[in-house]
Amino acid sequence: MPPKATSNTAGMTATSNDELGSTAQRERRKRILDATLALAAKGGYEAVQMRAVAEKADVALGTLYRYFPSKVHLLVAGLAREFQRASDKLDRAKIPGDTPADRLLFVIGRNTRLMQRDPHLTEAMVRAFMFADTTAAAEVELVGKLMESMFARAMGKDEPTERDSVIFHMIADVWMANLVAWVTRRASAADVQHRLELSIRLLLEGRDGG
Amino acid sequence: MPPKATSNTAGMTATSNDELGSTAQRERRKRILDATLALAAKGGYEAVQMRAVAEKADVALGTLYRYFPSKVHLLVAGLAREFQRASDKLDRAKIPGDTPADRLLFVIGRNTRLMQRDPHLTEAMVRAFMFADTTAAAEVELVGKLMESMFARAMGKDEPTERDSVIFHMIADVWMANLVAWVTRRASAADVQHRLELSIRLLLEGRDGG
DNA sequence: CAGGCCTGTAGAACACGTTCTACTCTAGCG
DNA sequence: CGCTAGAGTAGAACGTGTTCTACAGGCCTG
Repeated sequence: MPPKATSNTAGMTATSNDELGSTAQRERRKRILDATLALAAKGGYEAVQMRAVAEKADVALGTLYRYFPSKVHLLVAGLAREFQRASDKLDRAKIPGDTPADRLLFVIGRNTRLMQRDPHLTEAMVRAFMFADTTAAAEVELVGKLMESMFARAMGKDEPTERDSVIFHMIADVWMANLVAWVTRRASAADVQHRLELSIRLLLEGRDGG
Repeated sequence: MPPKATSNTAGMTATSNDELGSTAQRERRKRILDATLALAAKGGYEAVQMRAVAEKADVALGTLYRYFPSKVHLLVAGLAREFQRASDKLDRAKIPGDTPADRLLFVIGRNTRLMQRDPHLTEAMVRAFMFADTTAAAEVELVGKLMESMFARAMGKDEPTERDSVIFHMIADVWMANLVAWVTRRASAADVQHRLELSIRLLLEGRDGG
């Protein structure tokens, strides 16, 4: 029974995403995620070994499992944190582009390039995301929500319609699928870029970009 | 070093897809895949245990690994066989629908419903497909090719252009992503249906279906 | 026919995710 | 202050994917 994640409708203080538990607990959680991402960045999914994470985060294995009930939860939570950071950074920057589609393309392109700079980390997080089972559905859903709100902000739609949501969802699907293909070397960075551009233009503007 | 799979350029006899090895070997391979899918249908991804597959297929564990180097290879090969069958069946039926998009929607919708009738099997195959790493890239690619050719046939495009291919790829991505969401209960069957319809119309016709 | 190679078998062994056990520490409460 | 519940720790134990070892049968070739 995970703590239902965010309900950030009213603008509370919102120091960060999760303000549960004592200071020591928040720090432990942070150390765990830091250790996870560090290991992932170095060796990808298989290098994120629970014993190694526990040791690096300086917690016992049992504690690690108290915080994150599985390796997949751990990595998806890491992905969520990374998206949260990217999203926060986005709020402080102006997004270039003449049309909503251009701006969305800019945001997705930038994040894609960012992720491609850290192939192992991306591999670990994306594969965990796709492999997640029902027990991690809430965490996966959270990541989806983060993507959607990032897209909405990029396009200047403060409150997307139902239809907008569906389209955002599809764009997120295409994005993730392309990252998976890139991570498994079935698609080059150029392929990814090309497909993202085409699909965003078709989905948002109903016309071809080139 | 797997046997490089297909190179079906010239139209040889082509009894089936893989004509490698002796009769006994082909039968062993079939027994293994049958056992895999049977176990998957009963209990999903986690029920496909290598020892159980070996026992059910009446081969030694080492033999199982000689045929399929990992659980993921095994399940993705199973998915490929299922798609191959669906594709073959498609060849013998006439596809209803007035427009190419309608026909594609029909084909994808039918296959989706077929897969949804066997939730455990679908869960096992789809999760393996998404989790596959670089070592299984060839098998994943094969599944992609099968989907693409199924789409092309549905739309009556005997030789799709480069652009067609990219769009097919995107549709396949959206399809698979929706199956993943359905499998993890993040999306209902109706959600899946709705999203597939909308995305296909937007991608193929550049307009909204409703 | 003998030798060697390939495939298959049986089963031990190993690696890593996950769970369990026994203990310690600490915060809060009587 | 002493006690208890909960959180953390160390480490054993377990399950399953994967690998390894030792052996048997069959087939080709000399």
